[in-house]
Amino acid sequence: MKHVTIKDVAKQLNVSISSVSRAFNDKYDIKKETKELILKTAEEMGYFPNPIAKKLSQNKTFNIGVVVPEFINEYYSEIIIGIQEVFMAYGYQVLIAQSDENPEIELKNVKTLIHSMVDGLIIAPTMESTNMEYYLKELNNGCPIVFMSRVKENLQASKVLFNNKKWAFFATEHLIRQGYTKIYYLAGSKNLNVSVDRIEGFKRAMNKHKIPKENYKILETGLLAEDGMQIMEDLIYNHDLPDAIFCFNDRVAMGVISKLKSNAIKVPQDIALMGFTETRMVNLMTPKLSSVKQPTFDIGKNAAELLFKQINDSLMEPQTIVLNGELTIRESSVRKL
Amino acid sequence: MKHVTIKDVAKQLNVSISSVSRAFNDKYDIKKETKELILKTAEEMGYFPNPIAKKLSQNKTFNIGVVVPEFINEYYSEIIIGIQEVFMAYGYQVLIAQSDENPEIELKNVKTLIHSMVDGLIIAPTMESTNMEYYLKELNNGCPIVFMSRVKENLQASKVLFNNKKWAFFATEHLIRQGYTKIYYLAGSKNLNVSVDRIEGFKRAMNKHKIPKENYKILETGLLAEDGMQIMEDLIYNHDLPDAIFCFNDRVAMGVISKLKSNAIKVPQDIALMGFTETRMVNLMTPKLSSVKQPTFDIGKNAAELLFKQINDSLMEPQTIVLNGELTIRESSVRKL
DNA sequence: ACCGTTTCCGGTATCGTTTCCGGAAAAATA
DNA sequence: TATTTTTCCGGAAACGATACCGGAAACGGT
Repeated sequence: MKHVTIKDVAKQLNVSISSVSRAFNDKYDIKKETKELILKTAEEMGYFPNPIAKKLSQNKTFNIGVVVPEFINEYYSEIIIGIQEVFMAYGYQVLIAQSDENPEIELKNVKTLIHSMVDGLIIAPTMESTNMEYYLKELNNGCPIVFMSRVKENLQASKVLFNNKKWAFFATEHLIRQGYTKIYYLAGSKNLNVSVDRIEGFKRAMNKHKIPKENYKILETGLLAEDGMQIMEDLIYNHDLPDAIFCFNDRVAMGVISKLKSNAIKVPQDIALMGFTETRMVNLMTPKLSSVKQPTFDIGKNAAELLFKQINDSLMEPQTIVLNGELTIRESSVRKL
Repeated sequence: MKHVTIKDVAKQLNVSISSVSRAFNDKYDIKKETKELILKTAEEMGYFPNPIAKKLSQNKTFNIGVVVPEFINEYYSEIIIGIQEVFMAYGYQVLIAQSDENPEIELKNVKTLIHSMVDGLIIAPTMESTNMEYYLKELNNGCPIVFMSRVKENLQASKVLFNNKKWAFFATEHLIRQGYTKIYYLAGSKNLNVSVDRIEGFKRAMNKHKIPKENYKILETGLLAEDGMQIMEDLIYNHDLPDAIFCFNDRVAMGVISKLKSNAIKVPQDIALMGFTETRMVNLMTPKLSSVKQPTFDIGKNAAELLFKQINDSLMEPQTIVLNGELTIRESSVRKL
């Protein structure tokens, strides 16, 4: 597959390389007719500017890198789609890498992407604190980076966050208002900032409504359905059951539901349930799961726009965007009389 | 962020550019000590070869493109991970594009990727037949392409397929052997080859076991949970219920389960259920869903290896790999006495 | 008729590599 | 010692584009 080059077009028309280049870059310094002629014959010859050469001569790759912890679940997939939408419109390619929730792979991914000369990076770290120093070093070195999701609010960098505190608070308060008084929170992993924030929101709701300490528990779990099943097994075994459970995410909630069902414990009659980071399955479960929806597309879009700005203005001040969600009440958390 | 170039390293050591290049490319024509010296000082100076320049001079991008219908569901996500694993090891970047199940976007994606000079493509078409002529033209033009999943077996190109006929047959036969005699198949969309193949497998099982035609139905549906719900609603409304349902995929099955539950129809006591293209949720559903697991990682890996071969051997004969799956029987399809 | 602008275009350097070619030095052979 | 072979290295030409510079027309105003 021999590619037609700018030279071939120039030779064909007996014009200079420069003219062909100018015709394609839509600049001044070229007569309308020649430009059209050039574009027409180029089209006929099947010529298009070689992006690699363009990248080299302009010292830009028009690539940006995205590093996410995983994209098996819809959450990051949707974020990626949001990012792609924005950057494709700007003529950029988006390189995606997934870290498999492993900070070492994450660091390797970032290094690979930087070595492959991306013009900028969007990173959703697996956990904060592990690789942050390295990323901030690169950032200060002039490599544009935008962070998403799992980073602290006081991080000196541009970032897009979800207001976990607030929405965990709302979700918890909803349970309280339904009349549940013994509420457990399955809190994910304490290594995650989002976890800490949601715990904070949970506690705040408890305090506001003056629920005594002995009436609630915060239990560390993982992020997976299996983790939800595991902890429910323990609780059932210990006869330590609340009347409502707030889960770190929908996957954990699914694990909980499954375990409860197999023990003939009814949701929400015996135990109410609330998820988080809504998935598309909430309506397919029985009972339908109440949950907090995160604006995944918007997280992606905002991160992309932020990065684009940063690429084109190296002096830009770090900017933080905090997005809100949506609490949808479904069957799993509604008190049945 | 000024990059160190090969020239800087050469000047520093008073050697030629060529020598530095040779040191990095591990070729002959260079003394061991000089090579080591060069590599050492390059390391110290923070030099690494500019990939863009390398691409230009070698006329290779070391990028491959992957086009999938979507990656919201685990199926293609897992395939992509398989592809990435292989190609990252070979030092390639993987560019991912998703077509949103839309043939026009798909064509646009492919064109964009070809224009961005990928060394090869892996395509999982949204439906066959729409854009195939274009892809085959590019293939014959010398652009290495491997197809996945939704293409016909007689397509003149390298491809990785799942044996839909066989596994649909097994799944159906299992239902028959459980003693179900009135079995409906919710068949996905007839525009999809996989659909046609699975129908074939379904029919074959019916014929083998001499189930009379009036005892089974093949109903066209979509690919989504909503489609499953819709069709169940119709069937329930028309009092046209079988004693077992085989679903095109797990999502449709989830829709079916959900609709059945809300109508107090029990699975599997009243109606048994079988899914396909197993998702990670099968064990979280009640009842646990029987399904056929596709070897997603292997599909990805095989496609990648096939493409890699094709890239490095332009004369390679088109090769077809047909993979097998795994039928796991769970609660939803086991006859309760 | 002269000159200054504008408009358009070609030549050339540059981006950072790889690769080919040829030559010098070192080693092997006669 | 003379000659051949091998080993190693530098120079220069690609790769395909863009950016800058300056020159040649064309044009209009005095």
